[in-house]
Amino acid sequence: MLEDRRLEVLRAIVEDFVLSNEPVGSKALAERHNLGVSPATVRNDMSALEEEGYITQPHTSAGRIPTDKGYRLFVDRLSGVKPLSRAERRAIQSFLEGAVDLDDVVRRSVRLLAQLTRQVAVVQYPSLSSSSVRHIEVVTLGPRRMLMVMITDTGRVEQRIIDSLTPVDDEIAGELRATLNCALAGQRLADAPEVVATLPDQARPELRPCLATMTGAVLESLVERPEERLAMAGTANLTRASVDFADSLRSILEALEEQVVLMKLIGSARETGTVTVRIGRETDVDALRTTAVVATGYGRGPFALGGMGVVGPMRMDYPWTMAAVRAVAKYVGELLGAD
Amino acid sequence: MLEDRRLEVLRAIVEDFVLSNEPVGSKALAERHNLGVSPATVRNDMSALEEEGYITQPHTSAGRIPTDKGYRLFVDRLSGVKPLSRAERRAIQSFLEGAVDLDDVVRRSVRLLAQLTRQVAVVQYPSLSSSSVRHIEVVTLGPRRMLMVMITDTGRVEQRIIDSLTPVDDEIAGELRATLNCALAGQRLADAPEVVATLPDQARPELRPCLATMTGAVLESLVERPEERLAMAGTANLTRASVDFADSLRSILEALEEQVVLMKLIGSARETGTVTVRIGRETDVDALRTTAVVATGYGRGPFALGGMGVVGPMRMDYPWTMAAVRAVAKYVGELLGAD
DNA sequence: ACTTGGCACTCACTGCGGCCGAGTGCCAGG
DNA sequence: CCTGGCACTCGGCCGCAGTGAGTGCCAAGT
Repeated sequence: MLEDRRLEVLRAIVEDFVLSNEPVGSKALAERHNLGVSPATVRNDMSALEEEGYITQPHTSAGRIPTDKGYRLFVDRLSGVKPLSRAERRAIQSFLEGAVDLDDVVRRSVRLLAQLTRQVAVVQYPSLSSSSVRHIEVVTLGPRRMLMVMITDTGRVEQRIIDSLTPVDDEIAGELRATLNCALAGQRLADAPEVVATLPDQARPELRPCLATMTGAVLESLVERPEERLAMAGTANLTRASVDFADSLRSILEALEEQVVLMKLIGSARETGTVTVRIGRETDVDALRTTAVVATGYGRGPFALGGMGVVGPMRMDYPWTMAAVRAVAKYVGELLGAD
Repeated sequence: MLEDRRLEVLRAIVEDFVLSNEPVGSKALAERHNLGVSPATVRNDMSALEEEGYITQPHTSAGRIPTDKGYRLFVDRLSGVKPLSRAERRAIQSFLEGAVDLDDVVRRSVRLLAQLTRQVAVVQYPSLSSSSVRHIEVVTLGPRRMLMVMITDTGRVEQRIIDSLTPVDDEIAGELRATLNCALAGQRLADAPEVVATLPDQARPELRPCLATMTGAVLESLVERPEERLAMAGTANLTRASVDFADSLRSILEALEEQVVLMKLIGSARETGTVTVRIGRETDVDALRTTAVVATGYGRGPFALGGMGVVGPMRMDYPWTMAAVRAVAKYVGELLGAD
């Protein structure tokens, strides 16, 4: 009962602060939210909340603002996920459905997410290792040179030119193609290494060296690729977030240009299957200590194709942002999964 | 003589202002640069320069700052191109030469340019239309479905899946491949439309519908592609440029996310063969009216592969920036042209 | 015809003092 | 445990005067 009201006060503080970006005081709180108690009571609760580290005051005789810990409690226990309106869902769908290829899908989603949430949006390209092979093509380019093209079920196309030690002709290329397709079609790329490893041994002896080169190329170029690509949009939105950001803006932008950092941040949300929120120092990136990251994976089921999310100020409408990220991820997942 | 000194004064103002970012007064000018005249004389010159619109004062009783027109005169007549030091050239080379593929080259150059100039750097991917065809591959994916892969001499690979109206087999694919290669190999893509247009008529009748589909796809996907890709880096550098930027920062970032705008800006410099500078309103982009764009084309000779450049505050070290852009463009051009 | 030193003037910037008011903490009474 | 009252704090907002860099103009010098 007492605990309940305190949490209610915290929620009210977070909600008001997100709206106004100004420290919120006891009087305004008691008025705007019908808490049924007087400002004095609210003050006592606030005192307790501050004691526990959920809120703080920028200076004496100012209102309170939530701390990292306060936001954390808020997203964990005090906020649901605001459902999007029908119109919004429709807008997402119509914005995405005009996409013509994978690149287009990614670019559209990242822009959509940025516009929707008015934050910086980040979308990973579907990672190869969680895609499946749809088709592998092998063609000869010259007497000792071949081109391998791999098409995944997400529409991504990877190609690689391979120099063979032994001469190759169209017949051999066809045989390689058949072998590889037979072994790999439908397989997830993450599983490719094992499948592929045994291939040379099973093949006709005269094909072996060539096949070994080929499988080596497959592994090297498609599996062992630590840095995947990602798209970003809406950096202009960073300037929206109040002035105190101005100082750190530089370092935030710098951090966002570090692909590796972002990949880790977004990627870590990929596996969880839900929308995850990292607040302030939880990001483990010093430059982002004043920001929050809302991210999730997209793509069918347990094997997410990639991650997407937004980076914004801690002072953020979490329920809405989480809903938006989840919705976009869902549609993108369907779009890429269905195809 | 008199004219000469006035120009000298303008140069001094630009140089000092670029360094200090503060309105420069007559006294400091006469001292720091050995103009051999008294502050009073300098004042008269400044008065004249202001009359002619080359400089202006932010408020009465403050020093002068250059106008768009002043910067323009400066780059046109008063500044050479600062040669880079040996060490800097070496640094550029070593930074770029580790690149493994086209994507890597572009990403490395854009980062390099951003770090070097401490501005926002932009690099266009080599445009297809100014590349040449190295090889075209046609393979069947199904009874009515083919994959066309085109490799250009800049290492770019474009692929496209084509649904044929008539059944196709490997034999037909081979024939298509031979026809297309024969017609297009070595051709510049910009010339492709004409070359390709006559192909169906010359072919065997039963091949025609199929070939028509194929050539249609070639044209549609590879030539009529208004928006090419580009890479950007160093947006964090925008925050470096003084505080007055802060207000416009938002709109600048927004403008930079508009691919179309940027392509036009960078692309227009592509053809000229030299480094071009657009100052303030010359950019024709309202949001960029407080910035300057230094850009050039890269790639062999008259047919530039693409453009690259930097966007920064008007208050910029033009000689140095122009030198850096030119140097990076030269190395990238060699790197891609040689291959 | 330029250049120069002198001189009055302008005006952004800074620091100071005082007022205001939102907000707090504490306490005594319900 | 809640509430109204009360004294206190302190950041933000004037208004004010002083300062100094910089200008424009003019009369005198070369």
